[in-house]
Amino acid sequence: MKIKEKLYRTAALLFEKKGYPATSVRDIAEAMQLKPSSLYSHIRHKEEILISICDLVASRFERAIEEVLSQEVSPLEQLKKVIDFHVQMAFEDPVSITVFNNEWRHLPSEELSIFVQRRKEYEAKLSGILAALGRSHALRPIAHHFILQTMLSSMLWLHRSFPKHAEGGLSEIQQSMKIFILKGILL
Amino acid sequence: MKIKEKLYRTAALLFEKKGYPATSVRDIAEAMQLKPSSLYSHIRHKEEILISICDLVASRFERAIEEVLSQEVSPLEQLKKVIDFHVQMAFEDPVSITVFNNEWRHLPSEELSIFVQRRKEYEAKLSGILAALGRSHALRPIAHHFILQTMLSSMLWLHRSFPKHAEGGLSEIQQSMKIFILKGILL
DNA sequence: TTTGCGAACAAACAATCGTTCGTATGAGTA
DNA sequence: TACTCATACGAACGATTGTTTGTTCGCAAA
Repeated sequence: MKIKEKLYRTAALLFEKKGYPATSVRDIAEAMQLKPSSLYSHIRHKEEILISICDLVASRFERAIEEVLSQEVSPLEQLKKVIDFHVQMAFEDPVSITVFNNEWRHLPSEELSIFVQRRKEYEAKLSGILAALGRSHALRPIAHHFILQTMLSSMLWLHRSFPKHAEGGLSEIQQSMKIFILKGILL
Repeated sequence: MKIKEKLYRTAALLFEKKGYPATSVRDIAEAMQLKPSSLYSHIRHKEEILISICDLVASRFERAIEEVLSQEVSPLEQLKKVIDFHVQMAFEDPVSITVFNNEWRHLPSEELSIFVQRRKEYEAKLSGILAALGRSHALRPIAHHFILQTMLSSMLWLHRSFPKHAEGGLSEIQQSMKIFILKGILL
């Protein structure tokens, strides 16, 4: 049970550095001090590794937003919780998040379409929060889609260079991010 | 002279869709209705294509910020011009920008270090504008580096889905982006 | 001790990779 | 007409790709 997780973590590190297509099965094997053929005692295809990584990260995001939506607080509080969670994810597991964000297009076509669908649904739920905020006339008159994408995008740099600027700790970054985004979109 | 540009444009389209390592020379040749060996009448290596694309985009950004810095206007006005330019680039040539942003790490090591250096210098100049803004006490008390990265990152989604939301035209997006970023970072 | 099984291995597979070589074509110039 | 030169091509190269096969090792249960 332990070795499979080590395999995923090792592979994720390589995927992060060189990208999925440029990372060979032999690279992964070498990093684990194994011979290439030995990997196939634990996995069926190379693609399986990428699928697992993406699926795991996607599930975490889905669980998080589901929990936020289940809480009966104001849309503004919901949005704050979502931002906190995104920052926290980039803080706790930057490697997986990077792979998730950069390599998803290399999923095999069947899993790719499922993945795109799941992402759409996630964005739809986030969009629902923004819509509720808009109904209370708290939003600037900018297209919802613009706000959604810009908000998500503005947090995407974190996982690339987090450790360097985490001196202040997670909560400080969460605070800064909330200020930046909320001042940007709220009236 | 025309065919080389067509080659770069065709290759960039493939690099955008499948990524540089997953795009074979045979893919590029087929897309140009040529045989693989024929490409080598126009290029020396596959890497040369990526280098040219990245170099071209980098030069455009460098030229733009150089022009902004040469104008004697307030730091705030300079920052506005920079934002406008970034949006404009994503609007005019989303394909090249995507390749530039996603595939630079696959440059051969020598060109890679040059490229990283150029990017550092670009960010340093941008950071200079922010510092000037800070000296006039116009910035929120958030780390400059945080502001810089978040600002750049927030514009990075544009080139991925621009045409769909450009109904309002370039200037409307520029306007929205300026509002979002400036409200987010200014006091 | 015997049996069973997951884990690791060496060797090899067809397929695809980037690239080279020698050659053919065809348009423009002297 | 003869020559040049950029362009395109077929064929092939060694290297690397993901994966399969048959086998061996060591440990745990019976």
